[in-house]
Amino acid sequence: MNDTIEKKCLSKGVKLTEQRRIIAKVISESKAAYGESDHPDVDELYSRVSKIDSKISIATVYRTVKLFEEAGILTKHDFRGGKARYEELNEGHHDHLIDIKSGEIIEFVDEEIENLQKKVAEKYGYELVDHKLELYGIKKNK
Amino acid sequence: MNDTIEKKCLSKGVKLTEQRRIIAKVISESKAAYGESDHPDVDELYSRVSKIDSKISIATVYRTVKLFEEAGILTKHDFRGGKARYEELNEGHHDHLIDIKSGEIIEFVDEEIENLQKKVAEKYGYELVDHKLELYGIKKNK
DNA sequence: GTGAATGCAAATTCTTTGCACGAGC
DNA sequence: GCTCGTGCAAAGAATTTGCATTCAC
Repeated sequence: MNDTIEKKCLSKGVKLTEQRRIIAKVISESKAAYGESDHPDVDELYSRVSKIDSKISIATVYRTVKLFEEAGILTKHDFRGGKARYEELNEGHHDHLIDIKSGEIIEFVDEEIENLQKKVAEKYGYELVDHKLELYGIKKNK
Repeated sequence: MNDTIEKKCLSKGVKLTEQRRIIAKVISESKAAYGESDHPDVDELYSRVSKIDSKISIATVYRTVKLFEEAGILTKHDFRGGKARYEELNEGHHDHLIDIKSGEIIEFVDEEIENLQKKVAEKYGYELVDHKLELYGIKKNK
């Protein structure tokens, strides 16, 4: 169901270059290779990309990531810690539960919360177009 | 019920200086003077503070804001837009609904959402210690 | 070919820091 | 006098940008 990033680019008129293809590949493989809690920042993407083609510059990674974000291919997260982190955007929206000790990130969906958010927005006369929910927690020792 | 920032400093052992007093004053007056949607960034605080005492440096504003944050007097928000924005922390916790066109910020509380968040965290074996919820919406024309 | 994409380095923006001076106890 | 806070300017980190070159179509 989820198209590859390459396909998404085609359908959105985003030109593909060799660099962009490599960056796309790295992003697509992110969770498969590094686990579900992988939400790399630009530095991290740059270093993964560099292993494939060391000539790609970090400026290109920044530009590509921004381009993909604008095309709706990626989402940017501003979790605590200063750097923007990215994740491929697929039709399944989800929120994040972040372990404040280990940094581990768990993705979850809760329909009920989603609906309540819509209701809150409506209550104030708004149409909800987006939202951000991050839970910060500590693992219970049992 | 809400102590002044000065009182909070005293009770938390934060030393008060003339500069900190002025910064505290500006923060306390923030919503009264600029409306509920006022969540100033450091630049904005600096410029308000400068009007009272033009000798205060922006470094002091940064240091004070961080100090107050660590003392639990302020919260820092990383809304979209890159700069950290601050708000006095009073016992009433709330989340934010942000108008993506005007930038206006509406504060709200929804107990039901809060409870569901706790439940979600627990479902994954976590104790919820903090969260961030931001809704982004467009005003309905009616 | 032509306009867009890239690499590089320099520039920006936000934030932090080193250091000497100054204020408060 | 000692400690800590402040101002200033310089340093850092993250991100963007100008420009000449290269690439995709």
